[in-house]
Formats: sequence, C-alpha cells, structure tokens
Amino acid sequence: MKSEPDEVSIDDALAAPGGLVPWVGVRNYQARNFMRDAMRIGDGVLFYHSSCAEPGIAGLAEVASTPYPDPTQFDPASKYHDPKSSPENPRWLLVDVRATRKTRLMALPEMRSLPDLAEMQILKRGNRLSITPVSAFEWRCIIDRISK
DNA sequence: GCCAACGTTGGC
DNA sequence: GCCAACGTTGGC
Repeated sequence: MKSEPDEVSIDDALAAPGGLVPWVGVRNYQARNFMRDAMRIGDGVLFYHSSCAEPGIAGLAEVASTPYPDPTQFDPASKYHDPKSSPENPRWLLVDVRATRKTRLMALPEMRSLPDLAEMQILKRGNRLSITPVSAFEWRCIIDRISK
C-alpha cells in the first residue's frame, strides 16, 4: 500500500495510537475493490513510500479492520470530498491499517533488480494503483531481505 | 518540472 | 457505447 511520507510516513503510522491508520483518500475503483473484496484482518501489508526522494518499502503493517465507508468523502472541507457520494450509498471504502514495524528501506531500484519480483504488480510498467496485491512468494522474498 | 501511462468524463 | 480531451499519478 502506497503512502506519501509527506502525508503519512511509516514513522507517523507507528506513532499513531495502536499504530492504526484509517487508509483514507483512495479514489480509484480497482484499489477500492482490493480493500473491499480481497483483504482480510491480519493480512500482511508492505508500507511503501511514494512520491518522495527515495521511493520504496519502508515498513510492515497489517490489515486491522473490515471495510467501511471512508468518512472524508462526505466532508466538504476535505480534499477527498466526493459530492457524488452519500452516506446512504457510499462510493468509497477503506480499511484500517496497523503499522507493525519500520524496516530498512528497500528502494525501488533494488526491487527492480530482484528477478523474484519481476512479476510484482507495483513494478509493472505504467502502474498507478496505490494498492496492489503481493503474492506469497514475493512477500517471502522481500521479508527475507529486509528482516535482519 | 517533465512526461509516459492510465483513468475519467462527457458529447455524440 | 465510442473515443477525444482532459486530469492524475508518480518516477525521474
């Protein structure tokens, strides 16, 4: 799951009560559907820093809730406000994410250098999704390299 | 700031 | 339902 560290970094997430971060602001249907349909409480999450000086995996987290409506879509003052959505028929859902630990940075060039990660969706050309699935094989490859 | 790639919008 | 125009993402 991508986060801009200027918005919420792994340090920010770990500093939050319980390490809990409601994943607000996703406004892409595919990314929403991953949260709505594919995630289960306890699933592992790679916390990825994007749109920053050194993009890459910066920490680990886990899914900490079932999906529920993103409250920012109903808030006219929020930059994530969606006037076409309503509490009766919410368009955007989110899950809570619990940050568990900071890791060494596994920077994007390192990720690209690993043959085992060649098929990772986040590395695919033109990928713009802020949430993408990770296979068990890819997860193991990454964990092996960032755990001391 | 550039720009490739992709998603969304809206006229028809 | 097509598709051109436009907006957004995100690495560089």
